[in-house]
Amino acid sequence: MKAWYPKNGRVILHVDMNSFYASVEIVDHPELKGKPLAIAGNPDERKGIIVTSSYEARSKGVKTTMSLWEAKKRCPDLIVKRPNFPRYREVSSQLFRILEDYTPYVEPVSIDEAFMDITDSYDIGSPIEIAEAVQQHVANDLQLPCSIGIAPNKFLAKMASDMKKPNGITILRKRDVASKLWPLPIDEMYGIGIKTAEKLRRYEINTIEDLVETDTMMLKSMLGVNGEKLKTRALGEDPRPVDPERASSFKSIGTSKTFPQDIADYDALSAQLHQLAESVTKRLRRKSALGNTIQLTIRYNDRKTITRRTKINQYIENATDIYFYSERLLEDHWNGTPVRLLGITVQNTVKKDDMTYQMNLFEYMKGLD
DNA sequence: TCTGGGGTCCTAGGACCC
DNA sequence: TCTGGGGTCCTAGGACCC
Repeated sequence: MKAWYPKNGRVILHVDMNSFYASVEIVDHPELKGKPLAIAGNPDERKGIIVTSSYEARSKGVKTTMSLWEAKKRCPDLIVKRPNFPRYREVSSQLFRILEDYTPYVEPVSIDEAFMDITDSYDIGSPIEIAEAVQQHVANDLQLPCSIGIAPNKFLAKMASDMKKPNGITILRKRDVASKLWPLPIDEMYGIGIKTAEKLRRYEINTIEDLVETDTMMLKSMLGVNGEKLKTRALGEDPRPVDPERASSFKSIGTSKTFPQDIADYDALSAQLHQLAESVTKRLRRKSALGNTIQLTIRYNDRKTITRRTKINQYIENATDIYFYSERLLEDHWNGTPVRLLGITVQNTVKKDDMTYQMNLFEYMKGLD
């Protein structure tokens, strides 16, 4: 055993691409380099929001989720591009293939980040050497920057990769948590969003250190079991394994659309539902999956959002069936006021290959009908 | 004339069964 | 006159993340 090898611990890397979509666009269009660039989801300036932006744009106050018109107000020379998801997915799979050169235990978390368990990769090098090699490899092959966190578990690795951007490598050992993690404001902790941060601040819990010092029972009464989990993580504990299978075992597939103008006419809504059903079917087919629960999402013009779902006694994938069940939900639950967004999600999905184990042939054929 | 789209996980209540 | 407790399934919605 080498000197650096932890006696009874794991070594986890979290690899996080820096402003991924914007970085890919700059590789594909080098003339954009050094310019304030933003990727915005919706071409409609009124409803579009910033998905990602280059560091030049960020320095002028452009932030993710900011509306497009506000971003342009802050940065008038902002260059805005629509996202090119097929291209990003392609680069993403190239990235994951690179990571698999270093360990088979690669768990993609999203299109641009992954965990790697390199506990058993010690023959390649020390953790820091592996992280440097990965970063170099990604830079050479893809011309893209990434930040990497090195830690004994997923939570600490994730927090670590956030500490130095772009192109950072950060080691976060358990013995470093008091000095490196605890001083951070509570809302920078992974797993704490706006709502939980607000709740905690009402009790004068403002930093991760404050969280650690709060009585566990008290946290449980405020946040339920999540309170205990957050405290455990803040103390530097997270037993979750790196699971390479996780990403491929999806549980739902959905599509939604925010309309340029709110729709208050039933037939127009129904027509939109047809399109959504077609689009969900396409995506189910691409993944050769079926599902037995249909969920309809309706967002009204005051942004109030309701979801209604129905479980059916067979697995379906085709647009006619999906439309049938979602239209019924619309008919039963739409309150008649203008609609801002409609969405259809197929849940409880299974792969077609797995289906044959779970159903007899008759049921299977019925499901494909 | 603010706030997209794609997901995951968790909770809570009611129905139902034993 | 009164009414336990555990377990599972289903639905709705909240919170969070990228």
